[in-house]
Amino acid sequence: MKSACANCNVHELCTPVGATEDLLKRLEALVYVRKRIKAGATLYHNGSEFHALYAIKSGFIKTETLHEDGRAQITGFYMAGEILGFDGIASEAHLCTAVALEDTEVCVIPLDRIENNDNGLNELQHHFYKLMSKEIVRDHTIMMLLGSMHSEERVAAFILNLSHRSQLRGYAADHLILRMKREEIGSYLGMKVETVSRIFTHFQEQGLLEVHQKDVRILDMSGLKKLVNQNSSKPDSASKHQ
Amino acid sequence: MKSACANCNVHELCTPVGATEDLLKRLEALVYVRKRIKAGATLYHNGSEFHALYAIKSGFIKTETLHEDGRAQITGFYMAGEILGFDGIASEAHLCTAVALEDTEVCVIPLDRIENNDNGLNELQHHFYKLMSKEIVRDHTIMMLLGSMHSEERVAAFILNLSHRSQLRGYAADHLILRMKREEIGSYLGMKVETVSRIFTHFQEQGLLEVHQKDVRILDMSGLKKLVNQNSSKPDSASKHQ
DNA sequence: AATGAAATTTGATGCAGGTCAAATAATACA
DNA sequence: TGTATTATTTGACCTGCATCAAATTTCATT
Repeated sequence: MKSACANCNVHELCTPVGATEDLLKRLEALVYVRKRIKAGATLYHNGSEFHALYAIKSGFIKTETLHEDGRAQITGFYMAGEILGFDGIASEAHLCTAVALEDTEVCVIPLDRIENNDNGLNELQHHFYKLMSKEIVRDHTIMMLLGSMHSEERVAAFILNLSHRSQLRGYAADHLILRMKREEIGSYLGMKVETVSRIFTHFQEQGLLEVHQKDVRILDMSGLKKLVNQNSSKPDSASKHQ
Repeated sequence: MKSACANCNVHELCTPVGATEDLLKRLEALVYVRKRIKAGATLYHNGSEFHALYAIKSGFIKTETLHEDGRAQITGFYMAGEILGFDGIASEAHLCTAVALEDTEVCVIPLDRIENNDNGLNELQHHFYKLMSKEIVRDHTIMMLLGSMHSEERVAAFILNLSHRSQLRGYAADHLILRMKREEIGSYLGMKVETVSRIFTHFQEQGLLEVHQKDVRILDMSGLKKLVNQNSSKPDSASKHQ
């Protein structure tokens, strides 16, 4: 109950721009419910009623959308310090399923309380606009990735993204523990497991990564970055013929 | 100046859930600036400072993100009645470029005025949360499309989506005027112009569409829908082996 | 530690869709 | 009204990644 947002690691929520002592105190009053999700369990289901947003205190969650015919697409991976559930606001029902990939603890954020600004949480509202905007930007990045990059570039971008995010959380930038399996990486990046696997192998041969199952060490950060930015263009892409 | 939101066709903005006469009046007080963008001109640029959201009164706009190396990805097409610009909130700068594909008129919506709820626009705030959420959902749909559908399915889904949206605006569901060129469709759907062209031809041969340049008539709606939902699965996709 | 199931890797092969090239519209402009 | 420019279509060919299959490795359960 006494959660003290002030020293919580959930950056996106509890370390907003100019989070004053005061703001954090009022925030605590709103966000006091926690929830634990065991590895493999779901936080919310596709179609289930929207109640709240969730800030991950610890753990790791994937969200996936289902297509009528059974096809699934992973739309996001969320790590400690990130907030998920925004997709549910529009229709008051979640349009994807959130599954914990390891034991996870979340803070429950009832959106209506944030919106109901009798409580002087005006700044917080703007903060939530920003969070949603950020999610939109992230999705556009994935669209770019899926729409106009080769598999190797996608995987490189994926690794760099995870590295960046865990660095933000105070972890080493060059060491990752992948919480998802190869198949899930594939779903997220729009390619088959076999391709993901081959690319990891290839990156190892090139000395870009050192991979031991889920343990990945980045040996050549700039090499990976070069891979992502080099235009060996794929589909469309108004790649200016300089 | 006197725009009368009450009889404006911008559904997303001016016909919110329980838009009372009163609410609309207050809305008008906030949204009074209009802007005209000539075909081919840009509404905002990648990197330009974020000032406002834009509701399209008439016309058509594409948004595209740029990758360092020059590759571009179209992230959205917006028609009359839709709102764009949400991507700019997070970093206070737009992360994509919005280009009018025909002469377009937009209403300028300064977000800070919406947020500043001294003006009793509380309901409106929730409405904006919903709009952003909807954009997120839409992006997830595109991710699904890019990540796990074949080209023909993508094009079919694209046509159906346009049809649906123009129907919402009171136009016939089976007749479309494409405002974008084939290459732009390709960019959006992650495929090359040639492929888009071939698919249009193929759909015509199958009697699904009748295409005369930008004029598209849908001859077999259910045929198109079947195409989208039939799982001839592509990459990943936990397509249950029943 | 042994057994079975799930995940990952590796190899061989095929095809959807990309690439290159050239023909044909459509559109813009003088 | 003709000419240049840009967009679209069509064909021939090739490649990146999917598919299929089978070997390994890892993980869970007893």
